Amino acid sequence: MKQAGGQSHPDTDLQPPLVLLHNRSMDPNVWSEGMYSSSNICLDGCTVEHLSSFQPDPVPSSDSDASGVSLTFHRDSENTAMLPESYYRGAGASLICSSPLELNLPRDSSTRRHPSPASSSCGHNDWNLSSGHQAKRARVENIIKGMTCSPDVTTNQHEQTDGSHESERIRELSLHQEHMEGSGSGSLSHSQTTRKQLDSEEEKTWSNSPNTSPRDTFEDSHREFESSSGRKHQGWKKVKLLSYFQSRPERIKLMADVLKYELSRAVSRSVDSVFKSMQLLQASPDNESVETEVPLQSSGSNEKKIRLSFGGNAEVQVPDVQTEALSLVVQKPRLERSDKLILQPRSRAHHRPKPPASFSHDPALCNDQPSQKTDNPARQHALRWLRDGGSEAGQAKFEMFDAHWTSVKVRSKVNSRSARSPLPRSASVDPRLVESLRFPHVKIESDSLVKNNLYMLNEGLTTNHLKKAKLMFFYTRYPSSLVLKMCFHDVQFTRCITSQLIKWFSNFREFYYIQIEKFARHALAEGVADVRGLTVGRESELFRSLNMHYNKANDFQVPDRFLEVAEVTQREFYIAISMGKDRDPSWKKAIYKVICKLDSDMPTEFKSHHSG
DNA sequence: AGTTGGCCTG
DNA sequence: CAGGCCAACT
Repeated sequence: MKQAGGQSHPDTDLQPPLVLLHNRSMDPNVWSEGMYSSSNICLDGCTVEHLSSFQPDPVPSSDSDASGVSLTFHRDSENTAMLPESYYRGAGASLICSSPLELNLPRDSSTRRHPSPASSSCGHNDWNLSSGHQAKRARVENIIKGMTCSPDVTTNQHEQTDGSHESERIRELSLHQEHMEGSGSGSLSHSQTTRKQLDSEEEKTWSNSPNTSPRDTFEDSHREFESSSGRKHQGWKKVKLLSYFQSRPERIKLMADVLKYELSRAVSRSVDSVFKSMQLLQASPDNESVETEVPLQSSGSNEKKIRLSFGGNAEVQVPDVQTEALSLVVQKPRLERSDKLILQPRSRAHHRPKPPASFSHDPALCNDQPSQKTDNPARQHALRWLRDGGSEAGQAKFEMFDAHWTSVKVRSKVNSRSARSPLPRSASVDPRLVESLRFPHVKIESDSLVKNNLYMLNEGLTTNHLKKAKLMFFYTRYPSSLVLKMCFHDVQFTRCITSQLIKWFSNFREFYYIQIEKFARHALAEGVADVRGLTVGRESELFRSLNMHYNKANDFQVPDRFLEVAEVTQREFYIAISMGKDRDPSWKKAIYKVICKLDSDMPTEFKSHHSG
């Protein structure tokens, strides 16, 4: 028997939450469903026999004397048992109940409680860190910001509300947390410097004759490769390589096929992008042919442009995109140079016409990864070959490949790519391909090899995405798909990616609940008789355990709100276990219903699009 | 049929 | 953390 199942949010089958709040300064006969900005909240007139928990929420100090606490009660017929007063008191709300019998609380003044500092310090205070935390905060922000690559996408933090879940509705009722001060503008000095370097390199490398034959340019490429990278990789001797290719034409063909395909795909993407730009620009509908310069990222800091002719006279500059795919063929292990260039594509965005939004949503059009910036003779050859017209037959052939490519189910696994280049871009080269090039005696079927390479396309989430997801867990245990898409805007969302992110949070929850259940049982075993003894502070063992899992580097200031949620969770488990509810196979479901309501809004830092 | 949450397992 | 499986839901 399962604990719980179903697609719905854990609270979807819950009755509408009962939110009855009263501001004592107001007419006691006036009740409202919603929030009041009062630090003294009376609970009166509500049928508390259905109450199982409450949610104290801080109220942003939009006005100076608003220091209220909101209470969210929900009905839960399974939890009609009397809960200890301390359970409610412990979370720090001011609570006066006029139904002492139902709530099992005395009605005298002793039941009046005042908000605890902890409960009123969550949310908007989370980011107001002391100066001692600024360094940590900066590092965490770097983690978050470093994963963004779409500077032109604007995000409204309120877009996340889908209204489909009750918890969402409750969050809407809650006053918005005051978020961190406006995001700082990133420094452009690095990007400017990088741009200068690139511009100079660009001039240098774009000087090859356009009339060179593919074969010649291919060998030229090898010479360039040798001159640029051979310093550290003498093992790949040019003579040996060339003689190898000359002796094994079928391998040349194989390599050429790979190159052609990748080029076809890359150019196809560029063309699509340009056409999208043209559609947006619509500057002049005449049919004059224009040349569009498509800068191609290649050869380390080098950059080249492909001139494409289109109808119309708009000139569109397309962000660096395509040629990284060529690095599939020969990946140079020398990566240190590229480290300086990791931020380059995004940096250059500051100096270029802003691409259409469609660009920025395409992960393939975002920043490069180091290995894709290496000097690659095959790539350079291919670029020249393509620039010079290429092979139409090959184009047709690889259009076929492209069709196949798009049908390939993209595997999405956590990729350990650079933190600053989180975007999945291209397949990794099949080691067998490299080996086949280096050791020609190894026979490999070219078709299967190429096909296999297609399947190795590894568009997915990076370890930094995982880190970010874990930090997000401090705010929301049950993120909606919309929130995920907003917070991982640099990821091209597919069903697979979405499922993976959902799976991550499922795993996070699993660990979370297991840990808390363990500590709750431990407290029971140790004879803790009162839930008041179950607090979760930053020094508590439970928090250390959770923090170690979600914030291993301990460089993120965990919001107080998370501690409160953990405390509530632990008390829910404690109470449920102490009441023997764990005999019911689905006893945790009721707890999940409670906890899913305690999600907070995601800070804007997790959703913002930083380009610095 | 597709999606999602939870449980179990490796 | 991911895969498999199942249940619950649309």
